[in-house]
Amino acid sequence: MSSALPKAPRRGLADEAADLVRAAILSGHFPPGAALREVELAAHLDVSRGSVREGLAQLEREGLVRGGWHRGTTVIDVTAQDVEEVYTLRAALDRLATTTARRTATPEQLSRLDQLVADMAAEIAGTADTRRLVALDIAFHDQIYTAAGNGRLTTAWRAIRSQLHLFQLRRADAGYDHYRARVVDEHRELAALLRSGDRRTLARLAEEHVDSARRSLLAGLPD
Amino acid sequence: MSSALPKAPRRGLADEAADLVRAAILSGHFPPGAALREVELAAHLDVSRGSVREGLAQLEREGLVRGGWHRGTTVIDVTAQDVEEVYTLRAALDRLATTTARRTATPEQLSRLDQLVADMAAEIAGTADTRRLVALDIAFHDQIYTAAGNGRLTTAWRAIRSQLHLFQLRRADAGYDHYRARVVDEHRELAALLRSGDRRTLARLAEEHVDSARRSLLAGLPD
DNA sequence: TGATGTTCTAATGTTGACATTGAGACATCG
DNA sequence: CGATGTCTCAATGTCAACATTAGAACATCA
Repeated sequence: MSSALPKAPRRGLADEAADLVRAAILSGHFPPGAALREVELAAHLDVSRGSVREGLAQLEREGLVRGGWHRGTTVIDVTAQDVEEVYTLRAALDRLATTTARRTATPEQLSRLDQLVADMAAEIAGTADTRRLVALDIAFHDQIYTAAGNGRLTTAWRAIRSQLHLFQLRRADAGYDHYRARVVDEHRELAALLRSGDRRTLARLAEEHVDSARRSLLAGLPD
Repeated sequence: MSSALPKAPRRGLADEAADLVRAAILSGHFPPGAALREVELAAHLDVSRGSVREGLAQLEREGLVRGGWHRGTTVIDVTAQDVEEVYTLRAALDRLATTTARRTATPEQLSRLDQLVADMAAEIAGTADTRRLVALDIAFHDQIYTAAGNGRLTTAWRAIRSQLHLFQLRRADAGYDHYRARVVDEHRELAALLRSGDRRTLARLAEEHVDSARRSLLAGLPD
């Protein structure tokens, strides 16, 4: 159905622990600034501290948590500078990803982008579940990075992806009208230009897409 | 002398193990494709397997080694695609780093760039130790990323820095004339434009600087 | 009283032992 | 003889006990 047996890679407990903790952070169970104690998590997840430790190291690579020598691990908090840094870097990465994908994307991959835009539109027209809308937004960009086919670029994207997810969800708590009003159109335009746009126009749009998101987010933040 | 006690952070054994293994890889002790066995390293470094394991995970973040479920860790190979990926991403990162540093760099940081260029020139005129020349090249770009002051951007740079180091050293074994002929001038021009260039010219030069390196490296590689 | 030194403790850092697995050697069958 | 199944073992994955440390509570002294 979904895909022709790409692989069914058995992963370790560390990966699963990382997935669980990441989900808990994104769901709000661990708010920004919360301390993540290894013993506590190990007991709750029913794995050893070593595995939890390895999983937390993974989340640190993703920038979702911060840790220090003998000082434990805590969820990052969302300062204006953090937002500035992540969105600035993301603009540069997206610029490269979109211009690359413009050359390398297969028809199937482009169709998948259209499908995701359609899903967004349906979500807006329907229940408008903000969490799902944000997930679709990120999935859209995941697909672009996949289509670009540059492993290192995808790794760099993964290193800010979770932070981005956290930022967008955080904003969801405080009014999301502007986002909802533009998210479908902006992504539809991106998908269209990936098919038929010239490189420079696409590069500019990709940067503006991110810049608009950054300004919109910062406007509601300076707390 | 050096700096006014910024900090003397005690690090863990894992970090030291990572440093040692990284140095061993870059020195050629572990050639591309070599297997890094945890027990072996643990015995040789006189630390536990756990610490070695954590250190190897760190090197994996840097892209210097690859690992899989129950399949051990090996030094990455240097294929044409690897070079293509790393240099393409680096061009995008450097573009952002230089244009940002143009706004944020302090006079002291700019002076340090000049100093590094002078060191390169001295090295060329003198013994022309290739390893040291490559180290200066990378230190130059380290300084630019530091001056840009974007933590996430610096993290993304670190994720390809060691690979880049490995690539450049690998090429050093097979003729380095073109590199030696241009490295000083190119970096001097970059330093100059960081002081007085306009944004667009600087962005273009930063990309060309990397693109030139990539082509030069790929030319001598397809083995 | 405020600054400095000390003690205590909860949490992380580190380790060696045990469990599991992947890949090749070997045997078996068509 | 080639393909397939089984076995073996070295290497990794996991775990629980022990060692170390950062920070806070407390005591001490000018």
